[in-house]
Amino acid sequence: MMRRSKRSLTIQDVAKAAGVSVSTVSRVLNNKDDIAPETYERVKAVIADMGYTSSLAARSMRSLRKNVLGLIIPDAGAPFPIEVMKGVNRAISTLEYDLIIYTCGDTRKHFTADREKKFVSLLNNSVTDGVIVVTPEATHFNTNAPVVAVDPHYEINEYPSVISTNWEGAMEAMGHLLNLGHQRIGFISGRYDLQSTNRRLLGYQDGLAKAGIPIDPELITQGDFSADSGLKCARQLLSLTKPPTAIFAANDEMAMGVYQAAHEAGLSIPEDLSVVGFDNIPEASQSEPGLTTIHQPIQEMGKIAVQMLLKLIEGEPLEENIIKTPTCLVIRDSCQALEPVRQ
Amino acid sequence: MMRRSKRSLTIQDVAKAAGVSVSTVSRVLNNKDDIAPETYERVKAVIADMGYTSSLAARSMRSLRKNVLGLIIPDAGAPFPIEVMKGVNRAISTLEYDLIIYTCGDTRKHFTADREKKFVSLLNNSVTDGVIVVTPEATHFNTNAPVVAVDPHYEINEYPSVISTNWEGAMEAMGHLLNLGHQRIGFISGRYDLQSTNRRLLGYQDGLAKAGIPIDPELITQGDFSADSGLKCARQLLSLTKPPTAIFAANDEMAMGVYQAAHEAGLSIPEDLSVVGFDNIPEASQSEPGLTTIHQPIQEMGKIAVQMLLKLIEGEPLEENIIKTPTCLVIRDSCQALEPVRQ
DNA sequence: AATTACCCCGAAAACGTTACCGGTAATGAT
DNA sequence: ATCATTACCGGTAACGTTTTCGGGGTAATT
Repeated sequence: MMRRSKRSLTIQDVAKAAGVSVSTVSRVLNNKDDIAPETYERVKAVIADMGYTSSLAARSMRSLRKNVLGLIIPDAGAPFPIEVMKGVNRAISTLEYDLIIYTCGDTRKHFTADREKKFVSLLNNSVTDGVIVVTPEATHFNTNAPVVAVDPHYEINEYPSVISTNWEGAMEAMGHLLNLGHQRIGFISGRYDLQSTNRRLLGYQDGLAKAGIPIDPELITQGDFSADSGLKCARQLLSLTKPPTAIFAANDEMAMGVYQAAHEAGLSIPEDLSVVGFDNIPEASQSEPGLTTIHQPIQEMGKIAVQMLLKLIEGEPLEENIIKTPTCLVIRDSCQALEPVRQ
Repeated sequence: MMRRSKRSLTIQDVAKAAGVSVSTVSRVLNNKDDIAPETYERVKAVIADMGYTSSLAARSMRSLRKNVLGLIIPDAGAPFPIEVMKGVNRAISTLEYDLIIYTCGDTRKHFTADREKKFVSLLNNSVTDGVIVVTPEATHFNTNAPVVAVDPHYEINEYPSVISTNWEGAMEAMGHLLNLGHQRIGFISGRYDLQSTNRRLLGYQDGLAKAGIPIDPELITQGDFSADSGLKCARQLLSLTKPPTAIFAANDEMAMGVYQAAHEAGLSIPEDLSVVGFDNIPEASQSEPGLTTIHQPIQEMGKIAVQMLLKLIEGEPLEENIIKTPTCLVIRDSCQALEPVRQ
C-alpha cells in the first residue's frame, strides 16, 4: 500500500527487491528462455507484488519491437472510423499487440499536414511497430515503419490499402431500384475529390446508362457524408418540379438525412419514396423503416488491415498491395416497387 | 526525397545538417528563449526541410512534461464512451496537448486487471501527463500521475470523477410519465453493482413512492446497457399478464431494444406504449418516433474531465473532488398521456 | 584430473532526447 | 583598462529499458 512519493517504480527497484540484476528482471519481463525456472517465478512474484509495469517510453526507445500498433482516425464521431476501430480492436485482441489510437483534431485547415505530423511523430522512431490510417488525405508518409490505409481518399498512393468495391456496390444498388421500376432516381454524393465518392457516382451513372436512362444533372447533389448534408440535399431533390421517386445516398448517414427530409415533407418511406444507402452502419438496421443499403464489411476491413500490417512488420511481402473487400446488397424496408400507374 | 534506409532521422542528423549542437536543436524544438532569432529560424528551416519530428518515446522519457493526455475507454463501440471521446477531443484541440486513446479489449475475464495494467503501463512512467478513464471498474490506480474518471462504476473511489445527477434524472423521467397518467411503469435496469444503475433504479423507486404507487417487482428487469438486453427485457415486460403502459429504460440503447420489442408485438409507440430513455445519445433523435429521454451532457463531461486533469497536472488543487453534471428531460415523441378510460 | 560444454546471470553499452552546467564573446559599467 | 553582466551555445549526464558480451559455476566428456 505504500506509495513512492516522487518517482515511479523502475526496473531497478524490482531488481533490488528481488535480489537480482536489472538484466534478469528484463529477461523475465520479456519471457526470455535464458533463465532458471525458480528465478523466473521469484522475480515474477516480486513484479506482481510491487505492481510494476515497464515504461512504454523506455521500452520503445531501446527495443526494435514494441508490440504496439497504431490507429489513426479522423475526428472521432463518424460511424465509419469507429467501425474500423472495432474491427481492428477485435483482430488485435487475440494477438499480443496493444493498440494506441490517435485522432487528428477537427481543424479543417491543416488537416492533412497536422495528421501527417502526428502520424510521423507516432511512428517515426517512437512507440508503434506500424500504423493503420483510416481515410487518409495524405498520399505519402515519410517514415520507414509500415503503414496500411483503409479507404484512402485518393486513388494513387504509396502505401498498401484496403478498400471496398464501391463501383460494384453502387451498380447493385441501382439495379435494385431499377428492377423495382424506378426511373427518376436522385443521387446524394460526397466530396467529389474522394475516391469512394467517385466510384459510387460512377456506379450510379453506369447503372442508369445500362438501363438506357439519360442522366439528369438536377438529380445529382453533393453532400459531405454527414446526416445534415443528406437532409439538405434531400430537401433540394424533393423540391424539384419533377421530384425523384427514389434516392440513392452515397452513405447511410446521408440516407438518415433523407429520412428526416421525407418526414418533413410528409412523405412516408417506402410508400412515397424509396431510399438506398451505402455502408450498412449499425443505425441502418435500427432505423424505422429499416434501411436498404449496400453492406460494406467495415470491421472486416479493419481486420484485413491488421493482417496486412502484421505481414509488413514481419518483413513478409504482400501478395496484393490493394485488397478489395466485397460489398453486397442488404434489403430491408426502405424500398418499394413503383406503382405501374404513373401520375 | 532521399530516404534513410535503416534508421530514422534523429536530432543528431538535424544538428549536423544545421551546423549546430544537439542542444540547440532541442532548444528550437521546445521554443526555449535562450537562443538567437536567426539561429532559431535557420534550424527551424532545416527541421522542416528534413521533415524531422522528434521521437515521442525519447522525449517522454527525458522530460517531465509530455504534452500528451491519455484516454482509456472500454471496448469501443458503445455510444457513451465515444461521446466522451468526442468531448475530450474537442476540449483538447484548442490546447497544445495531444490525445492518445487506449481501449481495453473486450475480454470480460481480466477486464479490470487488464485495464489497470494497460493504464499503468501508459501512465506510470511513460508517455502521458495524465489520464482520463471512462467507466472504470477499478477503484484505485497505483500511479503518481493524475487520473480523472468519468462515470466510475463504483461509488467509493480514490480518484476525482465527474458524474451525472442520475437520481435526479430518473426522478424527472418518472415525473414525466406519472404526469401523463401512467401507473404501471416498467423499468429496465443495468448491472446492479454499478453506481449509475443504482441511482437510476433508486430514482425509479422514489418516483413511484412519491406518487404513492407501490413497487411491483415484476416490473423491474435487469439488462446490461446493450440494445439486445433491452429487447429481451421489454419482451419479458410486454408478456406480463398485466403489461406496463410505459417503460423507462436506464439508457437509450436499451430503449432502442424496447422499440424493437414493441414492433415485434405489433404495438406502436407512443399510442400503445410510452418509452423514456436515459443519456440522449445521437441515435435518440434519429429514431422514429424521436425518443423522449434524460439528457446527460456526455461530451461536456469529457470536457470537464479534461479541465480537472489539467488542474491536477499543473499541481493546482481541485475545488471539488466529484463534479456533478446536470441532467434534463428532453421531450420528443415517444410518450403520450394515458387514455382516461382504463381497460 | 583436466578439459569442454552449457546454463545462468551480471556488467555495461546503447537508444534519442532534455536538463544542467559552463564557456565564449560581446556589451556595458566603473 | 579591467571587471561584471549578458546572450548565446556546446558538452555531458541522466531518463529506464533491452541487448550483447562475457564470466563464474556446475555437469559432462576425454
